This record gives sequence, structure tokens and C-alpha cells, in this order.
Amino acid sequence: MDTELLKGTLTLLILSLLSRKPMYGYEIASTVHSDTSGAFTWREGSLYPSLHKLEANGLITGEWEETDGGRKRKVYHITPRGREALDEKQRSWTELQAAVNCVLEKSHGQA
Amino acid sequence: MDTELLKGTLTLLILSLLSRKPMYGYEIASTVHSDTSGAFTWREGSLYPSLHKLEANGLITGEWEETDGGRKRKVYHITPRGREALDEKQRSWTELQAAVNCVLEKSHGQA
DNA sequence: CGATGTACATAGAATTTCTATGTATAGGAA
DNA sequence: TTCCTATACATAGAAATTCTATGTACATCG
Repeated sequence: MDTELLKGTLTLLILSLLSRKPMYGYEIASTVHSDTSGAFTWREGSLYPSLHKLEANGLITGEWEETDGGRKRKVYHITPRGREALDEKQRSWTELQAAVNCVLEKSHGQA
Repeated sequence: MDTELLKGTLTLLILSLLSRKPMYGYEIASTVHSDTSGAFTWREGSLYPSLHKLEANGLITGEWEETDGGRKRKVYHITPRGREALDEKQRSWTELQAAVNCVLEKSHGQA
């Protein structure tokens, strides 16, 4: 997979995943990995800074939680503002697809 | 339009446009602008460096041309290697769309 | 008791794209 | 004629995103 094209989808997908239910970072990474059949494999160095940025922007909130095993996790919830941002990003994504596909189709068969 | 998502599509679209016919930089920018009904407006500071990079990588070749009016333009042609790269990038784009839409759909209706 | 998996984090590098600026000419408007 | 706009290319530096590499720490399984 061309990693160049992946850029910008991270935020969209994090918000989409958190709209299902609250998740912690590691869970987000493994969920997107399995949901995309391994097409997306986010590095921790990309994911955690993105989560911090989304939290700083008020789109998600994180709370420390302790599992039965005594392990600590930071569970993120999407905020109302986060849901608005998700809606907007989804619309942008739809527009982007349409615009790119329009150019590709116009090229098709020519030359 | 969310400019974050646009990243990575520049190379794909330049190659796609040049697969139609040879074009010069300014023409590429105005064509993509009109083809996408203004959804994409590449800055010259993004376009020209990208063209130089594609040329350095052997995916396109540029030749200076002079118009009747005496104006100079650099007309770019796609190379065989450029066509291969275009095919590959188009496949990646299709995969990316599928993967992202799969995640978005799985989130739909939940929570 | 060591390896692996879980779980978070940051520093620095690499890459992409944008902003700002510069040069130069053609053609129409004032 | 002179100025403004559109055409046409270019680069330097900044900003943003993502990756690589590294570090910490604990649980569990073999």
C-alpha cells in the first residue's frame, strides 16, 4: 500500500472508531489493523501523538483506567465536538473520493 | 475541503493528467481545478517542486517549448516508468478507498 | 526466569505541502 | 503609453504529518 496516500486518514479513522465505543490507544491500533485486513498498520509513534493532539483540540477525552490485571490504560471517548468534526471529515472524504475519481475517469481511455 | 486528506493525491493526479496528453505545469493546475469544479486548487509552490521530483525520478520528462506568442513553457510527458507508477498508484488508491470505507461502514449505526 | 505481548510515551528525522516571494512576458484597459 | 491582470516558471523557508528509533513498565506463558 502506498503510504503517501494514507496521510490525513488517521484523524478521520480514529474519530470513526471512537464513535463506536470508547477505546484505548493500543485497541484502536489493533482494531483498525484487523478491520482493514492489515492494510493499515499505524505506528505507535504516529498514533499516540495524534491522540494527544485530538485531545488538546477537544475532540476526544482520555481517562486512565486500571484493568483487573493491574495494567493501566488511557481510554478515549469522543466528545460532541468530536462528532461534529467526524461528520465534517466524512463529508470531506466523500468529496475527495468523488473529485479524484472524476479526474481518473476523465483520463481513462485517453492517449 | 479538508486539505489534510488531499495529501498524497498530487502525484497520482499529475500522472493521471499526463497520461491523457503532454501538458505544461500551468495547464495541469488549471485542468485539475476545472475538472474537480474547484475542489482542488494546487499552489504553484506545491506543483512545481512535485513536477521536478517526478522528473528526477524518471516518471515524467520536461521539454521547453515556445508558443506563437513567444512565451516559454515546460511541457511534461509521462514515461513508460511513469505509466507503471500510475497503475500502481491507482491500485493503491482503490485499496485505500476500500479500507477506509470499510472502517467507516463498520462504525455506522453503532453507539 | 526469560521471552513475548500489552501499553504508553517522546525525540528527532523524513516527507509533503503551503506561504511568500521573485522573475518575466503578453495583452487588454485606462 | 502605462498600468494591471493573466500567464508561466521557480525557489526558500515554514508548517504539518507521519515514521523510525528508543525508552519504560508490567503480565503472562513456557
